[in-house]
Amino acid sequence: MKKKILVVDDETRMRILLSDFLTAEGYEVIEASNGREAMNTFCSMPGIRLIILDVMMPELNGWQVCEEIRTISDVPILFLTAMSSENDEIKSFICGADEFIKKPFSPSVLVLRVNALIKRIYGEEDIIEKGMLRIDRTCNMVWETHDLIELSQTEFKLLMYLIQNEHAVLSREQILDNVWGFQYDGTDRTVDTHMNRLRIKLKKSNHYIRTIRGIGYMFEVM
Amino acid sequence: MKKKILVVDDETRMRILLSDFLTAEGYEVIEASNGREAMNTFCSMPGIRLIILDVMMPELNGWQVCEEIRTISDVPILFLTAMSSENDEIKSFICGADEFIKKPFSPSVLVLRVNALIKRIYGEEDIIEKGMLRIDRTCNMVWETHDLIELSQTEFKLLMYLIQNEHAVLSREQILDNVWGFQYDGTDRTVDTHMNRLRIKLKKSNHYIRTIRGIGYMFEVM
DNA sequence: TACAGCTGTAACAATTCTGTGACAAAGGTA
DNA sequence: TACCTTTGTCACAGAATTGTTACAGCTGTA
Repeated sequence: MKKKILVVDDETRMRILLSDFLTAEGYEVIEASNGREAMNTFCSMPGIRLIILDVMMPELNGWQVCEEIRTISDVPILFLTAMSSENDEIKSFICGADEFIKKPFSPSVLVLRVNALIKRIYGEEDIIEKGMLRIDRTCNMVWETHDLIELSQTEFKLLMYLIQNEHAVLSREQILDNVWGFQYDGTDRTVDTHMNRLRIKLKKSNHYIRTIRGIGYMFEVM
Repeated sequence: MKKKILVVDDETRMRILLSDFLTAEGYEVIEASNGREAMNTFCSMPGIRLIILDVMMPELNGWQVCEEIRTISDVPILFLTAMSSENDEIKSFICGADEFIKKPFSPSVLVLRVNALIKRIYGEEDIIEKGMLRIDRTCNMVWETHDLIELSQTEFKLLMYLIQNEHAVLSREQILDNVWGFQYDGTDRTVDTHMNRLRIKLKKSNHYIRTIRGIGYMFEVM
């Protein structure tokens, strides 16, 4: 699924410019022409990954919108401003901005910084591909070469932990701590049972999960 | 009804390329190989929603066509040009262009920009089609392959929210906030009940609404 | 008033998930 | 081989989640 970016600017031309470049880069752009509209859109549309916010706007200005957003969300915010005083920059960071770009700016540089920011904040991609497996972290779904595999929450978390530690041998204790949590105090044979269930569901790719006798398990695509 | 796009270029290869990509995207493409033909076609065929115009053409060039079109219509115009000087870009905007793409370009990027331009100019569709569902937002009516489905207000709003967030997993809390409003403070099981009512009414298409156990619901046409 | 449709809630049913124990199978060693 | 350790597999009971239904309150209308 495309990552959504909310662009907030009262100038139509600026919204169009940003929208074009970001859309071409593969983002889904949602536009708002003022602070009030931005707040409404942000609250009603889930999954917005980044807000690009003009400082100078009528009614609510950028800083005010930023403060209001910060009361409900930690979504990354990138400020766009025509002014360039150092105070403004400091003010932006104080009220919770993650980036700050001065107008005029080069659109391609802005795209680069947007990409970098999103990668920095969200880290991994939403879609992970390993061998014949495709995993969508946003909706807990896994496909094995086009076939949807339905995993329970525990199985999904277990698979994610294995994949994130590919090539590493993981003890049952490590797995329990990270998938079940430190407070868990059951048998470590529970891990074996779930590993078995996972292997059954990963029909063709179950050999990715290897047993390391005497130690634990390891995920490896070969 | 499909949206008509007039593609004007003297190179046959280019017309075919554009026509293929835009047709695949669901547009109806009308071709013209020079400025004069473009003017004639535009005047004789009503309902053209966008013109893609090559700048370098024999007889009437793109800018001249654009100026002539602008005397009779505000239809959005997208320029395509092999040249890349900043002056040309400025000249294009002055004579009334809405977009400007330099050759060579990626056809899929062009399609994205065409979609964005049309959406921006004409706004959202009143009629939404998803799989076997047809939804008219102006009168809150829904059809499932010719059969009218009578939904209550809540059910309609719920369906719209699901469709507007297709492919996204929505938690019960998100759904309550957006369909019922933030001030609502009942059980989140209300969502389940309404989801059930919706599924009963969407007889043949109720599998579009998927339960994501432990998380919430997701709308997806497959 | 009577009535019909819509809504939210609670209760119960159905389904799915989870951890555990028991036993089978496999691996390793003397 | 015999023996012990480790892992795989399965069944089951209880927990958690979701589906479904009934019902009471509410609204607007005839």
